[in-house]
Amino acid sequence: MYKAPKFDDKVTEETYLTPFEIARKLNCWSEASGNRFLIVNCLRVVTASQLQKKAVEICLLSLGRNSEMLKAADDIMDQEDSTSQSGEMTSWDINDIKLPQDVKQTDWFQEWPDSYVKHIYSSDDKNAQRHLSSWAMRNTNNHNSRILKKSCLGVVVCSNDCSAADGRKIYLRPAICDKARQKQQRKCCPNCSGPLKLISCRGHGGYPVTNFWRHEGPFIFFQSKGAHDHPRPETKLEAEARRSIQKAQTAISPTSPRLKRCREAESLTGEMQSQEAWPLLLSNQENYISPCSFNGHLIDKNPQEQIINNCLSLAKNYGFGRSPYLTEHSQDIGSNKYYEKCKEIGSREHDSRDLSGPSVCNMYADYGEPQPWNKNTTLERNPYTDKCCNGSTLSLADLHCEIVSSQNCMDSSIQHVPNIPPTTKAGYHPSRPNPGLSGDDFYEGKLHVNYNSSYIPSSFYHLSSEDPYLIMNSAHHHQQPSPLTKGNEWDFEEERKYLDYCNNEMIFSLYPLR
DNA sequence: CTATGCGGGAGCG
DNA sequence: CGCTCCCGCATAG
Ligand SMILES: [Zn+2]
Ligand SMILES: [Zn+2]
Repeated sequence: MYKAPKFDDKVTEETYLTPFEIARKLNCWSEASGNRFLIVNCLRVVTASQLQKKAVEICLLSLGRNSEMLKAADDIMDQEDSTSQSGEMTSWDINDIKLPQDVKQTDWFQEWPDSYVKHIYSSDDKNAQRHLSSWAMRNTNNHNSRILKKSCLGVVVCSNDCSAADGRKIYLRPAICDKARQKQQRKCCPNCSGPLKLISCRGHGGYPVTNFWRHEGPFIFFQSKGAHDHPRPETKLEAEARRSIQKAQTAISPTSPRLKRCREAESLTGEMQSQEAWPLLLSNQENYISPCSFNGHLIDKNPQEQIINNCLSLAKNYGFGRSPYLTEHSQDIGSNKYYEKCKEIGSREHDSRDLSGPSVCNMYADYGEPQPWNKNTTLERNPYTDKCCNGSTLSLADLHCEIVSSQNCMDSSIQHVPNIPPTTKAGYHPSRPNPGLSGDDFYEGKLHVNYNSSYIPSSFYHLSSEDPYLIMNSAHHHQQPSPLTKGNEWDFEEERKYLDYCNNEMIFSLYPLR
């Protein structure tokens, strides 16, 4: 079963590790996820608490080796240094009576915030406005209307621990609504029809990881407590897409309620196997990591064409979807009342039950006491890395992004999509995107007329992430030879060149060894 | 129906 | 007190 890795306390931000040292440190995580990874290149290491996550996420940064990508990595470094130097930026706590007013730069929305991180988003960021996360977070009552608290529901797995044909595990997104979650647990595994099981999150002292949101002036402050000790669930969009597919399928072939429950789930799996590209039911980690998906092939040839081809075949089979969020909101920057703010912007709210971890973010909070981990957010504050780390795995969305862009749709949220390598530097600017554009529309699953006059969701995280790596990475999900492998052989010479070339860059690459 | 939020209130150390 | 957790209520999509 999944087991969270433990790292030496010695690993600090100043620690530099060799690729093999990192590989060793990642070992437990790698095994747990069912794959083995080798870090190809790591010239700079992050903090211990970030190592696990970053090593995985940062692999997305280094998916390319061309000069453009390295340049981007350069910029990341620069940005990182500047943020880390202004230590003040992370000196706040969500409970502070006064939060920083002089925020020089806000963060890009984080889809998978983990460990003890903080972010300052612009109040124009729609994802932040809606307190979204790809973790299954539910509202929890902290008796404090100024600080919204959410706690993690964990992940739904197959109790048979079955694997799909390609070896990936089933990681479903727990329904946020209590009632829906109970119902969900009565359903069958989409892969083997076995019973499903909810793995609860115990990442925060045995309690679920908690997230806190606080609207303050032109900013939205975010703070996370605890490190998830379970695999990532489907993203919200993946889950929604799956649901709508199920709905459509059951409409086509109605059966008895009981059979239907299983058939609903199975239907997708069948598709998945034949299609070989449908990631929705699969582990995010696997997709996420499959940096394999980044290979010279994809880059050197015509990535767009491939992506679009994938898209088209997906669209044929799943030529529909739905629009999770369509509303646009502007926000009054003057007010600082979280409660009223949310009502003003009309952020949809509901959740259900409560469940949370130890914290002081409630009405009894003792404002102003600093937390020991306050110093540990250097990397997290970097828009570059943020963007790069956004890219989980929503391939359907990604693919569709490509389709849309190729069709020159004039959707604001599409503006940045064309950053497919080779690309210009334009998409890498660290400052926030224009309000209302790109970055704010991650979750704006606007509908676009697609080929075959069908609909599939578009404009997801990656639209605004402006990250070509991510887009490329999502183009396919199968493990393929990495740029540094020849067949199954590791190309050390190539690696050495690479290492030399990227000297002093913060670049990691993970490649499955299989 | 499900996702989100709100907030009363029980229970625990 | 400080906090977690359960429950019902309400709203939006
Ligand atoms: Zn199963
Ligand atoms: Zn969790």
